[in-house]
Amino acid sequence: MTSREASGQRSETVRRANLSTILQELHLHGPLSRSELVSRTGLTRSAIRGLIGELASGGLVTEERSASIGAPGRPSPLSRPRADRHVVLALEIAIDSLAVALVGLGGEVLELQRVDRARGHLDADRLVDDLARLARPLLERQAQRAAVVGIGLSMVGVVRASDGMIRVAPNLGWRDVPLADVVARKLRLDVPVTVANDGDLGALAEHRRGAAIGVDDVIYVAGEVGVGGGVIVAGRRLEGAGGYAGEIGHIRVNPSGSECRCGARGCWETEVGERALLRRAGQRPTGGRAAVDGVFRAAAGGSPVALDALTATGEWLGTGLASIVNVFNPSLIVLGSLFGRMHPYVSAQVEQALSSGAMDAPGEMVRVVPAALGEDAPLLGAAELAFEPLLIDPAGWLAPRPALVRVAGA
Amino acid sequence: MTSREASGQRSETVRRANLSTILQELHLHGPLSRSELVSRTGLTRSAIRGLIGELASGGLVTEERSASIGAPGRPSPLSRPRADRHVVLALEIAIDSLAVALVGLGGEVLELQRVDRARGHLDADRLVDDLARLARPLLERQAQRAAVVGIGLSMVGVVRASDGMIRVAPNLGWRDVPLADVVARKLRLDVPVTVANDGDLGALAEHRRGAAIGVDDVIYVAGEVGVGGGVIVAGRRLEGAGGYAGEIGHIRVNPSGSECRCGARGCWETEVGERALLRRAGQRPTGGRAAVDGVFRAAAGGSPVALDALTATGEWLGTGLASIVNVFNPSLIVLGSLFGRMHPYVSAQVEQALSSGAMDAPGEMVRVVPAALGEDAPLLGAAELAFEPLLIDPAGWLAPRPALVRVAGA
DNA sequence: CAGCGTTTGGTCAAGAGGAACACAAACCCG
DNA sequence: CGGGTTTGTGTTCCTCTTGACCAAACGCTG
Repeated sequence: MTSREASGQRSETVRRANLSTILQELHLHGPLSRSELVSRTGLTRSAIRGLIGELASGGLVTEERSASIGAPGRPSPLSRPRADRHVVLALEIAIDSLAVALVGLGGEVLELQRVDRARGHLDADRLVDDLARLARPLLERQAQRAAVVGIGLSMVGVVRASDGMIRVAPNLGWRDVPLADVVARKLRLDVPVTVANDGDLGALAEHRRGAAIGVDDVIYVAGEVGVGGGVIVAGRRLEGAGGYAGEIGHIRVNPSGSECRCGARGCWETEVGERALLRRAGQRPTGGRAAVDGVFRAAAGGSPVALDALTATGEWLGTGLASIVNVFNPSLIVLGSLFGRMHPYVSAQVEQALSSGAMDAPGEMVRVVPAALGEDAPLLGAAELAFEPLLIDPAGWLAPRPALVRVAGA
Repeated sequence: MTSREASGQRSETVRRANLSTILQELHLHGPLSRSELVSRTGLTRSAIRGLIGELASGGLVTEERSASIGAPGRPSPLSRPRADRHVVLALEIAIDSLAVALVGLGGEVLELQRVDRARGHLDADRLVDDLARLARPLLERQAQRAAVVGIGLSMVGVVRASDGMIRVAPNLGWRDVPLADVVARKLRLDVPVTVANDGDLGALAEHRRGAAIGVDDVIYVAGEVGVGGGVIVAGRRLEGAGGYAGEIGHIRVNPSGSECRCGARGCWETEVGERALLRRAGQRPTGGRAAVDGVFRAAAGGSPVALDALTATGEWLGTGLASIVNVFNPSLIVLGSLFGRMHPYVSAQVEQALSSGAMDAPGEMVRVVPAALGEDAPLLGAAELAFEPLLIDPAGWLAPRPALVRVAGA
């Protein structure tokens, strides 16, 4: 029961909902036979037939002879989402890199390009120009045959969901930058531009395509300098009232801790972020990715300082996770980016901190795993975000209804 | 988009969904005219007519002549949920009291009784016997004409949602008590028994009937000795994988803090709970409700010790809330029970801590208000919980379909 | 107080969409 | 090669909502 949109089901909505259900199944689970769709959706064969037919004639799916061997009975044709006709442009502004990708319906990554960028403050116009330069050739190669249905952008920063305004991005020195508008202006594709936080999108991607497939209550924790995250609640992204939810790097775990870039004192980020790790390892906190890799190499080589630094960081990681477990009662915690790489060294500390710091009931049922998608998770999440309108209402992207000609009087 | 239950819309579901929508509107917003329902649901007058008619003939709503004066046009009849035909039994095991209530459809509290109980450990069988003794006369008075559709129970403790098992209840010394089963066995009503945590139910009640009506992203914080809470995300209760979500009293805010009853160190509860307040006020921490009232009286009388204790507690309250705001980005925080009474004394500290401790973007958009329902909030939430099945599928409670007799061949 | 405009209810035919059923097709297996 | 099984195809039926038309009930106005 929800209080929002207590809207009635009109007869026209039914078909939309069913088209959406089927397209989502295909987009998420890949090619499925018609009979699999029947059992997954609970609809009848007749209904599936009609709906698949509509999706096929609209260019969203193809049907092909099934290659199923060994199954008795008449083979069921395989429905496959068409990655070549409807694509999204996914963009990412990360701390060390920029990335663009074209992703087809069904999640197939058609092209992906990532370039390093130096850390530091940079103008939004310049960054988006760089992204546009990267995206242009991809679009030109694909745009002949495929329709771009949307642009999704993953951003390291606090993003207002309603209009894609970057409220603050400490890594870039931004405050109140209307990033979605900038992208729309520079890319001139005349499709919706949706911007979201990289942590939220990483969570979305891991939930759809990564380590958290099929799990409905998930916490994703990632970060380099800043610690971000995303939360999946009952299978849905936790957005909050303004889209700012999921800033789990800024729970306050240590009132006597150091000042955080957000202005508060003792945020979790100050204890588990890249700088904390480097500081504990005796490195310059601003050493960046190269220095962090050095710590991992040293730890792999048995360096006590590096190992101690990782252990201490792991303990703080577990402490914060314990709070999060008590609040959300997730069944899965996915550790991404820095924490994913850290996982082999700190899993014992994390488990220990969870069992001592979280309450028994929620603590017993949570698993902690490293992310499956690596550094591309936010980019893939941006693609998923951009596909959302198409998946929610495929009818809008179908060719005009094929006017079922009937013989008059028949 | 959700991953769970990607189930197709069957033509029979439509009517169920629409009946549910209308009944929910009536249950939540009270009597509505048919034309108001038209505009709220987006359904047509014809559809509303049919649906209301079905609900009326099933005894769930009544239609009466509208008393609307001054409106032009034909008056629209008022549909009113019938509180006298379908009721739920709400039960509450609180730290200082037991309560029972009969609540009718639409949320009307028909009868409510609360009795004090001494704090301390007590057997589940004994407590439920007490509840049953309280409930018996209420049931006997109402049961002649009304059908009891469910039993909801609010419990101070960690509750497994699936089966109403109390995993732990420090106030009562319980571990793994199958409370729902005990209630079902003792009350013998042969209706579903649903048990949930008092904080979660307080949140539900404030969202439906209290300070958070119409707000979709809400944090409810309440507690006496233990600090609990409940979260409303996008208009829905946050449950988590096992139903344990919302234990916000056990976020860890102070690694050098004192040991919490949950076994961890430095939980928020140890800094903002009743015992912390009493300790700071120079009282015996186990003084209970009477001692707390004493502190409030002293503060009202200007006692510096009491005021300082409240100020310090308020600062910790705000610190924890800042973390929660960063994680959830709610638009409203509702302070219940102890914190509701504390609110006048600590609102300045809370605001201060929120503006310094929470990030700007989510911090700007959150309001903090005291609860509207007082100590009965969890009890009323239990009633709402028990109504849930009826509201989700009213068809099950309607009289058997009136078998639309058609003249054969017509 | 009668007439008018307005709003809403009542009724019924039409349309849309899924369900149910019977039949045909395509595969496996012996 | 024939039986069994599974699934697609096509038709009919049923349910539910819509839309249109008319009637009813109210306020307003002269």
